[in-house]
Amino acid sequence: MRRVAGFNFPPEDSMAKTSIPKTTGTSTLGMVAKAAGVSASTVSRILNGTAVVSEAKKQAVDDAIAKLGFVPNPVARGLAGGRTLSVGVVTQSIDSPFYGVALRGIEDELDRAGYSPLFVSGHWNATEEARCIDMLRSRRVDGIIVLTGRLSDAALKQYAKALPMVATGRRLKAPNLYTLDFNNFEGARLATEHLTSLGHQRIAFIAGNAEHPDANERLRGYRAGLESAGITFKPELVAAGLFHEESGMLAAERLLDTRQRFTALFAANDQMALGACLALQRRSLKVPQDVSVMGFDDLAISRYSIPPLSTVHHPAYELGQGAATAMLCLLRGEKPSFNLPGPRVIARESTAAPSARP
Amino acid sequence: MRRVAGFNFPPEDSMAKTSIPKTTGTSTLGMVAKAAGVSASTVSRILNGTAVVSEAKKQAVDDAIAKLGFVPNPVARGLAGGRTLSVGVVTQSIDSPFYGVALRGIEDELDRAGYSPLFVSGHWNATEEARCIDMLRSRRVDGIIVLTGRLSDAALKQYAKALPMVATGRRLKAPNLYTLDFNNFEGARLATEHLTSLGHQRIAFIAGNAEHPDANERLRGYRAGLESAGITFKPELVAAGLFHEESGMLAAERLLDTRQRFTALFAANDQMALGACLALQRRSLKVPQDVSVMGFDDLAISRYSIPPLSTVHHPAYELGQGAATAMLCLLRGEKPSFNLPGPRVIARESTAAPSARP
DNA sequence: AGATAATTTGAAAGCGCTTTCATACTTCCG
DNA sequence: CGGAAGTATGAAAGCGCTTTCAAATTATCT
Repeated sequence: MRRVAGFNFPPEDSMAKTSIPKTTGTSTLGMVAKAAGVSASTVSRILNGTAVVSEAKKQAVDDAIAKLGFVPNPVARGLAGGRTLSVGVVTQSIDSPFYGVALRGIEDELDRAGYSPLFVSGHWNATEEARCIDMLRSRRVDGIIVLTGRLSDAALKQYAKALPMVATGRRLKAPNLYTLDFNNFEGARLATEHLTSLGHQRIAFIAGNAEHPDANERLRGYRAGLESAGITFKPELVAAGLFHEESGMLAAERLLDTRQRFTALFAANDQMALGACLALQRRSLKVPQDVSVMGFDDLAISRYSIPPLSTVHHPAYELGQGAATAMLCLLRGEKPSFNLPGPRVIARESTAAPSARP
Repeated sequence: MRRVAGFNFPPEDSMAKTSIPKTTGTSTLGMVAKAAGVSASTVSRILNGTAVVSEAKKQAVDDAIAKLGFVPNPVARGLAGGRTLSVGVVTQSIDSPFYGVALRGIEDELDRAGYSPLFVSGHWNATEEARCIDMLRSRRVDGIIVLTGRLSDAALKQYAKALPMVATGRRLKAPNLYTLDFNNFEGARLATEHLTSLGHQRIAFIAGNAEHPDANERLRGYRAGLESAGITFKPELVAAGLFHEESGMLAAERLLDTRQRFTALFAANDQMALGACLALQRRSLKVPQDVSVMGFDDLAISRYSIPPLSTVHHPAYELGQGAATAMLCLLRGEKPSFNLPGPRVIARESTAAPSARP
């Protein structure tokens, strides 16, 4: 239903009413045991399903739990050697537009299973990531999910000896370790193909940070895409960026400064593509009439850029979900198996066939 | 130094090398005590500075700690009634572009003091937020920061009786509770003033979610700005949005559909402003030539939109930092006092004087 | 039926740390 | 120099839960 223009003026008290919070952590397992006339061990067993308990006692305990509003104390559980029902998540920057979506996927999925995530930021720095992991372990998390980052594969495998680990952005096989990787190569190849199939021959590329594995895969994909269209790769058409807007803008400027001709520009992520669009616009080059621009990741914002950005959809939410699901499997002692959706080109309005002129 | 276009091809192994992780949680306070030839109590006292300990023993303990690489176990600390050195943070959506920055501020500031944040999402829902808080409390966090949200003031005060609370987006006085609020009214007034001083007379407004206190303040600011320029407020020039791009786009379309004349458009946040820009562009209206557009928040991306968006800077990072600092004060039993930077108009390229025609 | 195996259940010992409480040991002062 | 007043330290009792371990109960088999 289409709403008419006009604003609904807020009611006097628009704040949602909240019931008075009940105090948490008031009753203990011991109190439940006493109330139900059983021992603490029995209550614990019922809570954890660790052993069979007679139906009668189970009923009594359940009643007592309900009556006392008992909620087990995760801290005590953690100490007692049991699980803390929390999993550590090493992300790189808590406010990353791309990984933020993955965090949401993790949060949703973990929540469904009663686990809670502990987010920490590694800032793309192996040493910091290691500190984060040590911290998480000291907090007795049951497992750790590492979103890409710079830790060595060896370090990851080592950690996996101590507790379940799930990592993204790599492909590794090791006990107690599961990895999910998006096919960046194929995504970039597809993007390039999209451009070549539109008729572009001179396609510039703004690469990502060379220390970033994804960046190299995307570069490879670009080269492969070029190659399969019979276009020879020209290093002069590649400029390095740092995966953020500013660097994309600067890279585009450098490319333009070389006076190289190109009718399309493919950036290794949306943020750089957006920065590049601005650089293009500043030089009075129209997107897509003068230059087609293609991004990678499909950030939420890219749909609303001007013009809406053509890009490669990267299923960040599913990646997070998958990582969490895999962790849950590992925690249950099962073998995870998860299929991440493959890359998919989203053609919007920043790409078009090259015009006759430029 | 300006780098030339061209890509540095990655070295064979571009992954940062990581030293083999040392196992955490290996040594305990008891082991330190034994190694130093003192009692556990003494070690604890030294760790917490709870009592005076002779210099000799302190030295011995410090040596033992260093030798064993001992790190206190936060879980055990938490259980023993001590603090957990963690503070809960109720945000509304872990991937919000605006609050994400605030989270970073919190994280940085807390980290500096050895505390770690526990982020949970309340999804703008009082019930969920209450659940989050209960969960945080069961995890024995030392304090809780609530980023805006929908909890009632009464609920917040109630929680503050049990543990230190800091909340943003409101102005409340209560023991053990500190609030920081950004002056949304003044920000919106300033933005409107920016537009009127440019010569705009017909300024449309895209409001935020009416259940959101900030939205109403911004609407008030818009009205005040209009008024002080002697322009009468016209409800028909106000359209409701939901604080995201899509809703901004739709609201702008509705405004356009009414055939109302306006030379400027002020949206209650950047996301809606960006959506509105797209709507304008789709109708072949140029920003700022045909319509000036003003946002609110100064998201990182707004600097790179086309054209770069004029907006009101909202110091999200400082807000997060301030909230964390205030929490740290509360935790030390001090009285926090923090001054958030005031609103500031950032004039970029989406606003200009109205052209003669439209 | 008698004995052995299988099944519930509770007592008690921690998990690693903080915190009384009591005990040695100083220091101070009339 | 004897006792009041402090001080530094350790023993021990938890925090709230899990997990042996062994006792008590019930099922199973020759």
